[in-house]
Amino acid sequence: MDATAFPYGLRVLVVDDDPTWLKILEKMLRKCSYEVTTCGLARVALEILRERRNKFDIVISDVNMPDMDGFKLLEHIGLEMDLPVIMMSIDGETSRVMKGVQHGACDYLLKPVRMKELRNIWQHVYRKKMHEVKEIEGHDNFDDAQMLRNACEGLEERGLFMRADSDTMRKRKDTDKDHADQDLSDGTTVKKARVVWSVDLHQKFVNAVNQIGFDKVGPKKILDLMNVPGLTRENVASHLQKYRLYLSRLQKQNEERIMGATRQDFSHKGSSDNLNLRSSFQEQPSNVANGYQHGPQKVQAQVNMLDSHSEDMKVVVPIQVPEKNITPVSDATDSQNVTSVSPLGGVLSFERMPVNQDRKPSETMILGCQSWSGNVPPKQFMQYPKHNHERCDLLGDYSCLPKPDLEHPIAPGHLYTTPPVMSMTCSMEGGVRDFSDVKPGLLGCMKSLSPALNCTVDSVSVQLSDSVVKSTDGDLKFSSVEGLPSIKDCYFDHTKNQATLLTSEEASIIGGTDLVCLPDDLPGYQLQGVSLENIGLNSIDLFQYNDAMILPGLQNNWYDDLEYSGETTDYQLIDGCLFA
DNA sequence: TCCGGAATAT
DNA sequence: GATATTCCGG
Repeated sequence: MDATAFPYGLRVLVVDDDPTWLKILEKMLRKCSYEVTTCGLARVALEILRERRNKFDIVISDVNMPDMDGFKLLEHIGLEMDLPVIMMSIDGETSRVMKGVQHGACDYLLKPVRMKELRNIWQHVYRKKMHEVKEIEGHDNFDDAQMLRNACEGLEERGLFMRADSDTMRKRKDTDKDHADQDLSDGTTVKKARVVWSVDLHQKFVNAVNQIGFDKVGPKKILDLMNVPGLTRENVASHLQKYRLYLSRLQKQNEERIMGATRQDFSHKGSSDNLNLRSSFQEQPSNVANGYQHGPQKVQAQVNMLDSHSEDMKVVVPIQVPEKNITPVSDATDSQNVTSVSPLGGVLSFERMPVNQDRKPSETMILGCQSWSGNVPPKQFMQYPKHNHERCDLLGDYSCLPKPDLEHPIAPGHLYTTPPVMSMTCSMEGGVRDFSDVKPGLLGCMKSLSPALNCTVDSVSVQLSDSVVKSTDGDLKFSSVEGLPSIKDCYFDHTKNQATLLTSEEASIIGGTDLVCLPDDLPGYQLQGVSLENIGLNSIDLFQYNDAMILPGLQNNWYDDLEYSGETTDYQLIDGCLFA
């Protein structure tokens, strides 16, 4: 049986003077997951429709009404509201059927009405809308056409049309014939509408989960909170099951990762505009790591995270960067962008003039600090079912970040929190050969960013030569009470003459907050190899992020709306961490 | 009755 | 294979 084309929530007005039929129809329609309003009189129906304009999608009316000829009603509805109307009667006299169709009925049903027929009525609504779109497009009125198309999309977003492409419609028609004798009006063999968890629907789900609290959620509670007509507890339970499975899978992957490799190899592209790297994040049920079991501390953290909305992420991120500390030192970065701390990651950027340029005897170094993207509107991610690829917005340089689930394990027992974003740019005109020059400035910059972060730069010693830039032991290492990261990996983009040093830190870096539990021993990552085999080294970007960074962004972004930058690689990058 | 996990269906 | 529904025991 094909149950691929079921909408729910279709708003149906049923008009029949026979209360028995009215009851039966109502029941059947509700089984189709429609919203049903019943009415025993044609005139009353007309009044209802006039009063509640745009509150109905379709009307089903009996032909024989005592107070008004059903055809008359049909005409009125057609003229005034332009709604699709289905006529029905107990007899199938051809002339009556013809009359109904001539008067504009989109369908004519014979009583007893079959479940199958009722289940298909949404197609009339859909077709009508599509027809209107086409008609207007034909008249070159693009604005109107777009409006209507949007209206159709609106219907889809409401979840009304789950899989309503023409193929499935055709498919349905075929199978309708095959199964015409099943699904009689008693509804005994009726299968439930197959709910497709649209973005909207999932958003509601997530909101409900967040509202309840992840440790207390149950399908029933979620269902109540979601308040979606037609949706059943089973639907929600199923979705919750999947959601949990997804999260635990994520956790497992991350646990495996943290056990294993320290060496990580990220691909990085477009690093030149990495300062425009934007984050996508949203409030998350942040308890993957501990399998939904929370200690008191963690529960609190979770609550905080769950309660926070993307716009309010600063609440969760205790580090505040005083702008006054940033502006004066920054010459090389756009201090206009300095707004507040975003819960993403950080960029350290060392810029150096091309070596083939004339070197001045007195080399200057400009150290800039930049906090990052606090004003970037949060985006949501979604992975829409493959058959319906939505645009995903992997903003700018998201690709330079590691795959969250694969490359960046979450420490078990640690909550995902969102790290501050810091960007530091050191411009070294001429031939700065020793990064130790950077050290004091860098440290100062770090401290100015946040006194809470007690960071030191143990050693910075990246030696540059005209042909090869190699790291020596120790290299760049930040050690911090709070777990400021040290360099973890390096990537060099030949095309851009840029090197990226990736650092990692524990999720709990957030700067002395109670929201997170700090691990007893923070693993200090050492720079594992900097080999910048390019003469024209322009900049070294140090990406500071923490393990939690991606996951809060992506994991809850699960399904959420994600715009797509258009590059498959980007999409795939996040795909792995989406709910799939 | 509700829930979660497993089995089953699409 | 992914995802939704249904079944069933706790």
